[in-house]
Amino acid sequence: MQQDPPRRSNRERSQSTREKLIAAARRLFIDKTYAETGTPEIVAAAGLTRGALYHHFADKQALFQAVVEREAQAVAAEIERRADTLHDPLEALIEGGNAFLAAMAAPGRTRLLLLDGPAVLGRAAMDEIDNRHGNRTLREGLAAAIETGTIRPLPLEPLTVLLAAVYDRAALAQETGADPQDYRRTIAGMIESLGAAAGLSRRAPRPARR
Amino acid sequence: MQQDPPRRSNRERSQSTREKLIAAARRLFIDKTYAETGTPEIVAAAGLTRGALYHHFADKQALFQAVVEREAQAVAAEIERRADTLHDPLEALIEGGNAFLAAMAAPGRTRLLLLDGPAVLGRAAMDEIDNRHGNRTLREGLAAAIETGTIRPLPLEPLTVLLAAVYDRAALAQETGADPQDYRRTIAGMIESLGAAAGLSRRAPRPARR
DNA sequence: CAAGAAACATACACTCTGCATGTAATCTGA
DNA sequence: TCAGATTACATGCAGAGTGTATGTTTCTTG
Repeated sequence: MQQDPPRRSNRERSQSTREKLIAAARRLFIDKTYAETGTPEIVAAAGLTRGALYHHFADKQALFQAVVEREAQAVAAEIERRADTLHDPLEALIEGGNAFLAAMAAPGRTRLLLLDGPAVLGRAAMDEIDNRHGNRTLREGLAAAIETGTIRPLPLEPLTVLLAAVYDRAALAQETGADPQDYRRTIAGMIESLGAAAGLSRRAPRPARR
Repeated sequence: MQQDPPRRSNRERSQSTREKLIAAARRLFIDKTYAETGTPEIVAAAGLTRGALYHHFADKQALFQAVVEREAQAVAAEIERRADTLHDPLEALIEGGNAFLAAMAAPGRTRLLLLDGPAVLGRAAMDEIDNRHGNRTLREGLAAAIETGTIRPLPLEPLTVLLAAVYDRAALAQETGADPQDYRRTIAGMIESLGAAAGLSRRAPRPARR
């Protein structure tokens, strides 16, 4: 009547408990806030003790960082899944943005990546995470669009950061019940304006696509 | 050798201690973080006790909200001080934006208004504060620019929110050592693009001003 | 000036975090 | 294969912080 422990390797054990901790923490960090979630609650939900937590993570913040890192990676993966079949650079920008907004609609992602993340880990740490996962495709897309003269030539780094901020804000807005289409159209208008203005400093504006 | 208490009215007393609490809290919330600052530390810096704090404020968060509210008001005041002498709507937008960035350069403001504020009080509460103090001038400026055909007609509310996000992000960037001129020029380029694109859907683009 | 209220101080109960210590499971090498 | 070392985890403890209940002083009011 006593099932003995299934003799797992140490690597398996660690991997498994880390997984449980991250999963339990993620759910709680999403349901409540980072500040409102205590480590006793997390380990209880994971079926472990605080000893396990502090063995695998330096502190509560390190666990949070692991959760955030995963979430950023997941968002980036969802975007790149749709970003393959892309032709026109301007259309690629718009479509990539829509994919981002769709990915950020998953419950709790805005809280993790846009609210608690910057506050707890700091803007610098979030920038580092974003540059490692997300923003790269955006930056490359903008670079391509500038190269081909599709949009107005502006400093790449600021443009990337600022446009990312626009999308972040739209992700937050669409969570508070604002009309998503309204925001998507507005962003599209802003980007298309950058395209139309390219004609002023380079050549004639491209004809409308449809 | 004993100077007796100067017989102040109750309103004066309350006003005074509230002031002390907010000032002390502000400094600490700026030097460290909201989470890292304890109420014992705050009241010690203010020369009071925790009893006074919890008499005037519901909890630590309410004190923080008071600090944030003041800061938002201060930023709005600094902007409107420069926003009086404005003629051309597009120039008004650019100049107002520069005034915002200058105001946000005051140490700690980004942390209060852009990092801890949203995380602690929530996006909805920050929106409410922003709409009461800041964003109003931006929204009105954009409305005027759209009315006169200076910039492309886009949904006002989303455009206001997204442009505010752009400025917020620029304020954060200029704090991490990024070249401020680089960001200002990029934002100016984005807004001017909205202006140039206005000609596509309305009438001929306005001539350059200088 | 006495009764009440407001402003503040003190004391307490509770919770959380991080670490130190203890124990069981796994790994290593002779 | 087995004893020692190492890793994975549990338990216990000290410090600190939050919110509230209660006590004390100062002001207000009829």
